[in-house]
Amino acid sequence: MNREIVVKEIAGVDVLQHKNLNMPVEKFVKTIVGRRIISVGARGKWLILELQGMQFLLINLGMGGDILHFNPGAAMPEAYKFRLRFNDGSGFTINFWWFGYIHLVDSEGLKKHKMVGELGLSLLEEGFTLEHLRGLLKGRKGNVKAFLIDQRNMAGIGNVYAQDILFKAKLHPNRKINTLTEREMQDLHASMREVLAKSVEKGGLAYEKDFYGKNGRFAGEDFLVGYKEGKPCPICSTTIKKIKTGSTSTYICPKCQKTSST
Amino acid sequence: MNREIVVKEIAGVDVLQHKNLNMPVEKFVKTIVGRRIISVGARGKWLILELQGMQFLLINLGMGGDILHFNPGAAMPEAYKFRLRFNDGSGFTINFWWFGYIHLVDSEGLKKHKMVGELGLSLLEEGFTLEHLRGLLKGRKGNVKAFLIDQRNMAGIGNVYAQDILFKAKLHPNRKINTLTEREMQDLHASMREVLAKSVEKGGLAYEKDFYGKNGRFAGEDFLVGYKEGKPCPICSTTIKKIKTGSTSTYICPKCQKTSST
DNA sequence: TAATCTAACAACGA
DNA sequence: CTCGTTGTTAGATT
Repeated sequence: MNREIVVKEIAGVDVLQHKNLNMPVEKFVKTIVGRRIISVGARGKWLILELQGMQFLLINLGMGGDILHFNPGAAMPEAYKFRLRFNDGSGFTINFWWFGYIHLVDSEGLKKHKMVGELGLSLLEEGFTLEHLRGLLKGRKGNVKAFLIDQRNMAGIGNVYAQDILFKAKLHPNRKINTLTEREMQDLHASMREVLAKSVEKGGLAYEKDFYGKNGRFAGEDFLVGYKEGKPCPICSTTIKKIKTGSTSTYICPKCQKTSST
Repeated sequence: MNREIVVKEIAGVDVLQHKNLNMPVEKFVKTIVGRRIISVGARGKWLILELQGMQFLLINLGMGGDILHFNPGAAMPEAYKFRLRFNDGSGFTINFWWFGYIHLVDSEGLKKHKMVGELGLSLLEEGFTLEHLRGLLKGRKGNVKAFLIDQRNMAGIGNVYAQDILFKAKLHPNRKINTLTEREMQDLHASMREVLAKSVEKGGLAYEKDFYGKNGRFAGEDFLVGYKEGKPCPICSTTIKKIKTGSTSTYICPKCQKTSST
């Protein structure tokens, strides 16, 4: 996206679902049109477009969706909830499988933003060292999985990635944080980065599309236990089970991932 | 207290438990000494002493305790965590059975105070009409009892009073708010005010002392079902049971107070 | 299947 | 007999 849309000037936007926005449609349109894109960045599951005049467009695809580029005169993607056109005729659409966020904020609003403002460090950033993770875990008492997918602790782990991160670290999702050994924290840290790096390397999940509509290649065969209910564990061949953990589900190997310590 | 301490000037304070305060002891002492008491008021379970220069002393006895007056030269109460002396030699002590708050704030701090600032209307105030209660209940879905004892909704109902309020209104503590009929809301409103008014009339609970050390007269024989486990219901003679409701206990008549609607 | 908010609820500690 | 904090859960959302 950086290559494709930076510097371009916004000519117009179409909002098909006003509830995606954090303000009335008119105000949104008035504020955004005429500004140029300064930079494109990401924090966890949020995409951040910096606009001229210290305005920021924050996008989160929620349960899933796509952001697709279109060239001047070329065919538009069929389905979308939001469309943005630049003054050269190119642009992009955003579609949500269910719901998502398209929020416009100034720099003050960015700091105070309920979700983006409270994000933890992204997993693959330099600063996300073992020491940093140790510091986050210190003094906590909840379940490991709830901790991992809470974006305020660290940004980037969703339910899909949590599956194999836990399996690789041999941790039960409901393992209590304050019972983790030093060795287990090391394994957890390594697993987190390995699983995410692998997905990035493969261009994301297979059901996700990139800016040009190309699907990722991180697919079912790359998962170790995630979504493999009834299949054998790749390590010990025990049958993989699906369990309820809080409001999400987790696929585990009941033998490799026990709740009790070590 | 209004009669006894208003206008007097604070000569000194002794803080025996610094955790009761919201600031370091020295700062507290320095701010408070030399000021006069302007007025004494109450909001729910909080006592509010207004001092000269827009300072406020907020006192909450927590699980219980007493505030006792002493005359110049007279014997002090034996046990206390806090003592305040006026320049005429009189004063008062505060004792907590377990834990309590003695917070000093300015008018800005009063508005922003975590507990006092968010208190709902006091039960016996003029404005606490049936319409007001109806408005508070509107759109809620939780249990009636949790609602009643949450001081942000209305100030003044503790676990003791909640017992008979619910019994008189024939409501089970876990009755869902959104299933209450108009009639039940009327009964609830009346019961709340009756139970509180009765206690005020009797000078408070029997295990509580007033400013002069005199105990209240609202005692066990005035309770209808509260703390009467195993005794017969005064209406239908069914045996009163003690049940767990959230983090508190409630004494109910299983026949008069059913969970289901009407 | 996926992500997040909110309200309600529970356990713990001061 | 009280309260804040933290964590957990169910329900809701487009």
